Amino acid sequence: MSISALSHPPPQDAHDLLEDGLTAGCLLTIAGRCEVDYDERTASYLGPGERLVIVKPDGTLLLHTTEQRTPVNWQPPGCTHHLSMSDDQLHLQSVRTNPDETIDIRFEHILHVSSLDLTDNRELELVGSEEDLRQQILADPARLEDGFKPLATERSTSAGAIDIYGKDRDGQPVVVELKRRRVGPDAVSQLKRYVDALARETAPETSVRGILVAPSVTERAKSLLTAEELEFVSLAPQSKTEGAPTTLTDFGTG
Amino acid sequence: MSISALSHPPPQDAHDLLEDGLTAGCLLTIAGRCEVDYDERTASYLGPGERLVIVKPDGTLLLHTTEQRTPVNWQPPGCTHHLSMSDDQLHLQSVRTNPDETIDIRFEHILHVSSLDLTDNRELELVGSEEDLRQQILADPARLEDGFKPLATERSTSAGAIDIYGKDRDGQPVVVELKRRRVGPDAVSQLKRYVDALARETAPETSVRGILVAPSVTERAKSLLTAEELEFVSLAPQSKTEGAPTTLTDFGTG
DNA sequence: GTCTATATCTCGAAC
DNA sequence: GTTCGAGGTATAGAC
Repeated sequence: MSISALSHPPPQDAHDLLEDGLTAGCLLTIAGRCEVDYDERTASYLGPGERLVIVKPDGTLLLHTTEQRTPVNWQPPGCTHHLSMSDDQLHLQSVRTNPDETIDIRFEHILHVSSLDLTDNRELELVGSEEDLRQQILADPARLEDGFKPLATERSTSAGAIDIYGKDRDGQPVVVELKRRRVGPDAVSQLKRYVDALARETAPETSVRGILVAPSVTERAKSLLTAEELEFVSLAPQSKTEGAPTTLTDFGTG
Repeated sequence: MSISALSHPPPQDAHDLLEDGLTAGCLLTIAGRCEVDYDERTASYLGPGERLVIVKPDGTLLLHTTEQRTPVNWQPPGCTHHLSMSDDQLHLQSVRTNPDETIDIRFEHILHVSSLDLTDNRELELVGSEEDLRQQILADPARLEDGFKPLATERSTSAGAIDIYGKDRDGQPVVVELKRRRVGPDAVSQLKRYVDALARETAPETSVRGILVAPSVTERAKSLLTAEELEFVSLAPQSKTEGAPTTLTDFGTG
C-alpha cells in the first residue's frame, strides 16, 4: 500500500495511520489547526493556526503556513519523532540531539493526514554554479587577463582557501575570488582577507594582486575595491550576455 | 469545503480538483512520480521520481523528495502557476518574473492530491536573536568593557552600518560587531571592514578599536583577530552560561 | 565530530 | 526597485 490518507479523521485514527507510516518509513503529511513550541538554540512559540506538517523518512520535519518558502518551524534530517494522544488531541514531538532541540506540536483539529511511500533515486543535475565559472577560467585563463597562469585551486592560506591562485604575465602573484552572481562588500572583504594573508606569508617585498570575478558589483563594493586597491573582472557562469568575455571595459555595464 | 483530496486519481480529476483549489486560494499538495525542469538563473534537470509538490496561495512552490530539509526545486512567493493536461499527463508550470525563471513539472503518475483551505493569522514569537544581544550590551555596557559608552547603533560608514558604535574610557572610538553564535573568519573581516572605513573617515591620528562580540570564535578567526589587532569579548544572547561575564553574583536586584 | 564557504540561499529592512 | 546583512540559515567538502 503506497498511500493512505484520511480527511477530517478522529484524532486517534490519524494517530494510528501516522504511527504505521512512521514505522514503515513513509513521508507523512498532517494538515490541521495546531500550536507549536520550539526550544533550545533559541526559543519560539507559534499560537494556534492551520498549517501543514511534513515528516520525512530521513527525520526531517517541516511546518509550513500558507505563506513563505521557509517553514515557520522545522527540524533537520536525523531527528526522531514521537506521536502520542493526550486529551483526545494528537501530539507530535520532534527531538534533535547536538544541539538538543525539541519541537512540540499539538493539534486541536485535524483536516487531513496522509502517509506516502515514495521512492526517488534521481539526483539533481545543476549547471551555472561557481564551479562552472572556475572551469571557464581554467579552460581559458585569458578570460581573466592576458598572460594569466593558474597555479592552484583551493590554495590554502592562514585565512582560508583561495579559489584560484596564479601569476600574471609579470610573475606577480594573483588571488582570484569567484562569485556566481552580483556581489556586495562581503566579497571584497573576503578577497582582501586572502590577499593580506598571502602577503603576510610570502616575501614582504612582492605585492599580491587580488581580482574579484563576478557578473557585476554593487556601488559600495566597487568603491571598496578601489580603496583596497583590488581589481574586478566581469564574468558570469555559462558566459551569458552579462559576462561576455571579449569585453570592452572591466567595470562594464552598471 | 475546507479540504478536498483524492488518492490515485485519474490525472484529469486531479487537474480539476487542483484548478479549483488554485483559484480558491487553497494550499495544494500533489504527490506523485514526476520529472522537473528548472531554467534561467541556473538550470537543472531532475529525472523521474516520486515527490511531494506544494503550491501555496502566496505563489510559493516547493518540491520535496524523501530527504533533506531544503526542497530539491522551488519557487519563491509571488509566482504564478498554471495547470494543464497533455498526453493524459498533469503538467504544472511555475513562472517567476525578475529574474525570469520557470519550473516545469510533468506527472507520470499521481498518488495523491489535496486542496487545503488553511487560515493562519498567528506570528512566530522568537527570542535569543542578535537583537537580544544588542539589548544586553546597551542595558549594561560594562558587560562589554568597563567604562564603555555606546553612542549609536547602526551607525553608517562607507562600508556599511556598525552594530554598536561607542567610545572607551579613554575616549577612543570603538566599533562593536555582534554575532549571536560562534563565528569564523568572515565575521573578523566584517569587523575589519568597518574599522578601516571608520578610520578613513575620521581624523587619521586617532586609532579605532574593533571588538567582536560572540559566544566564541574558531581558532582561525582568533588568529586573524590577533593579526588585525582586533579584540574579542565572549557574550551570548540571553546571558547563557557560556557568555556570562561574572557568573553568579550578577543578578543583585530585580 | 568541527571548520569553512557556497546557495536558484531566504528574508526583512533601509535607502 | 536595489542593497545589505542576519539566519534556529542548510548543505557540502575538507580535516
